[in-house]
Amino acid sequence: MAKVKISDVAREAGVSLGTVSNALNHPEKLRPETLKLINETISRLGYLPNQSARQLAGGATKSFGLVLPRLDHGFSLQIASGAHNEARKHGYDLLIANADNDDILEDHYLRYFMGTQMSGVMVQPMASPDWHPAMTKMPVPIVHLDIHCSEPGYYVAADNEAQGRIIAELAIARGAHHIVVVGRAAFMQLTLRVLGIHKALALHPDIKIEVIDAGEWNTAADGYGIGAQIAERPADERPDFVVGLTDVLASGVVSALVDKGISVPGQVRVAGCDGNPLAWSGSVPLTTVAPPGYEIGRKGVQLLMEQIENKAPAKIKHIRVGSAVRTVTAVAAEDINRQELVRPFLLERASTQASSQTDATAINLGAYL
Amino acid sequence: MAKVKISDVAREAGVSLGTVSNALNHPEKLRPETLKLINETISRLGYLPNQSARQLAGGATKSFGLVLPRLDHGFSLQIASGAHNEARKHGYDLLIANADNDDILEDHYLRYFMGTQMSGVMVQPMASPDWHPAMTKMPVPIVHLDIHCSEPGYYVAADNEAQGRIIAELAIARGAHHIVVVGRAAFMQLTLRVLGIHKALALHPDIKIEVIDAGEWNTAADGYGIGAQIAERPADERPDFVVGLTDVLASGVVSALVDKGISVPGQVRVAGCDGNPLAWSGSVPLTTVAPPGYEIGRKGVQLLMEQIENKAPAKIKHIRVGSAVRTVTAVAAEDINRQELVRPFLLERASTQASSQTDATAINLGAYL
DNA sequence: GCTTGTACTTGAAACGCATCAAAGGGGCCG
DNA sequence: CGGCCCCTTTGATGCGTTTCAAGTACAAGC
Repeated sequence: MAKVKISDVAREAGVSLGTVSNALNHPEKLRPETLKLINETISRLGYLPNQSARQLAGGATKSFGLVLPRLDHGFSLQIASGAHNEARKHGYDLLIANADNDDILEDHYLRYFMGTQMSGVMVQPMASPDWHPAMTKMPVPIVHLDIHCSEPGYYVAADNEAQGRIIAELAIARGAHHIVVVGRAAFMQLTLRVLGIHKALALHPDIKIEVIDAGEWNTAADGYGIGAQIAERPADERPDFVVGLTDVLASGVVSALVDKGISVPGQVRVAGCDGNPLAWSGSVPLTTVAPPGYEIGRKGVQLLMEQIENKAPAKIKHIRVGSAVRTVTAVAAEDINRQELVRPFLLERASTQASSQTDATAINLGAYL
Repeated sequence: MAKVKISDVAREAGVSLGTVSNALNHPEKLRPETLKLINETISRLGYLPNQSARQLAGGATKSFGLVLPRLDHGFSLQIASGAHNEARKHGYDLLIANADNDDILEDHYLRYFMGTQMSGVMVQPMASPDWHPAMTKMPVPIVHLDIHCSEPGYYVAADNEAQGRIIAELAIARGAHHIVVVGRAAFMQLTLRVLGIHKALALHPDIKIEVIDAGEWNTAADGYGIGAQIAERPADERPDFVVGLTDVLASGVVSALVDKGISVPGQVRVAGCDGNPLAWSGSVPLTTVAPPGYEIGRKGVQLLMEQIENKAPAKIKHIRVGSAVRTVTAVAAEDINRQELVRPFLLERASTQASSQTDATAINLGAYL
């Protein structure tokens, strides 16, 4: 099992070491018959180039690293899918690491990728990346996804404030008088959603708004608890519109309301954020504001490419992409899955319309349902 | 943006190059104050070890590569999840590459990982790995997942033949008289399922069996087409049990039957294979035979570890794990998702009972539903 | 004061490859 | 036949580490 190296191939083929190297990296420089001879020797000997050595000798390879917080979240997968396709389009490899919701691990993989002579690295960070000052003076281009970071950093993110605004406007359009926002704004993203809601409602002082903390983890159970509490209120104190800061929360709320005999959306409308089809387990159709993960992954790679090709800081350092309003049923959720995950280009086509370097817009994907 | 290297740290800290290296790799060899000094210098300078160089100089690093055909398939994610947890348990990193259903890309990433001085590589191959003879004499341990390969190779796979047997026995237990198997046996896995069905039914010559090809890609649409055809048959030529070789096919069949006014499971029972919750879009509860992806990923890493630690071919080279029979509804599918993907240890606990070095068993996860 | 031992530290060698200046070979022209 | 140029091949050099034999400093024991 002794590894065969380039010098073995050279000796065996009766050429020099540099020629074999050329056969691998600059085949056009070789005479066809030499190339053929070398290639045959390579496959006869089962030679595999040592990537570490070639990276060491030759500088960065054409590959990107992507650190995700989890793999089982549809949104992260959309990011991965978009990043993958865009990377391949430019001839780059994409390697993915699963940080498993663990700060330490996230940092670990990030450093790993940095040190592997990757051409660029992307993260969908769990916390704000500002905690680590070294991040900003990294030796390789790095782009943050789905999160806003301080000035020197690059990011591609959905405009969470706009999401809040969109959902508030939705509530207004549906004639809401009393809105309850459910969830703990544990992350920046959620805080911004709340902010967006407040800003949009500032113009409508007649609409009553309440924000209810849902417990540390924003679980479906937390949502259920609050839903139950809402259900038990006298009818005139009950909201007519509930916003879950995440779809998981919203789904909990819906379950509770339905269980307590309150009609959704008859008596109370419920909307969520995330566009997370897996959260919708009931048969009640629900509305969600969905950030375009595929597009975020794609733009992330584009940002990387720009830095690489121009050898200079890109002109555009921050990209905010719009979100889509969707009405989702349990059945339609499957369709979304197929369209976004199995055939992501469908989403791509739709959401590029909503992409913008400056601000977010809402588009309607209703045609898909 | 000039990268700071180990010699810079050494110079800056006033120690030698080897000492800095020791600080990184064998901290116990250093005097505490030296270690502290070096660590401070490292973070002051923002030094990041060059992974390529350390791999080159030091041999394999503690990391595994995993090549998956797609990321958006729940089963692959279960594999990734199981592999990740097991790898971390041993202190190894796991890097994932998405082959995007592309042979060439699969091969590409495989070679990439091989050449990166990974400690081991796993693949969930699209085709039988026998096509590439070089595979068998690879310089690093390699384990195939979810597929059987010829003698010299290592693999962990669900026993697909057993899956067929299980589903046939299910049909028998439900009193089936006429079974239709839907799908093109394009892959080894599917072929084995059909084989298992036939073997189980060999003991029941009174049961009529039909195998219907579903078109090249085994899509839901293919399933729908066949379902429609079945629906239009006169009642006495209609099967009372349909097996989809994949869940996607089965779901297509169900849609067609329901659309044509045939009751499922009243007039026709339908079962699938894969345990793929995303395929179940309807509200009709359906039965599927589910291979334990999480367990497969886990065992794959264990097989790798065994080869690494013993520095010799592992005693056990093939592991077949059992599958579970589940009854799935659209709502329950969500629960499965949560349990298997978000909290995979639940599945782990359940399926280890079914794991065996020798043959497959069926276990019932009904308690989860 | 000398020896022996212990606890750290040093720096040269090697890891496998890409690069590139230089050498080699062959054809063409004068 | 000599000179020139172009196409192809060569091999020494260095990439940033780890490793390890050799070195240093210091303490304890005699």
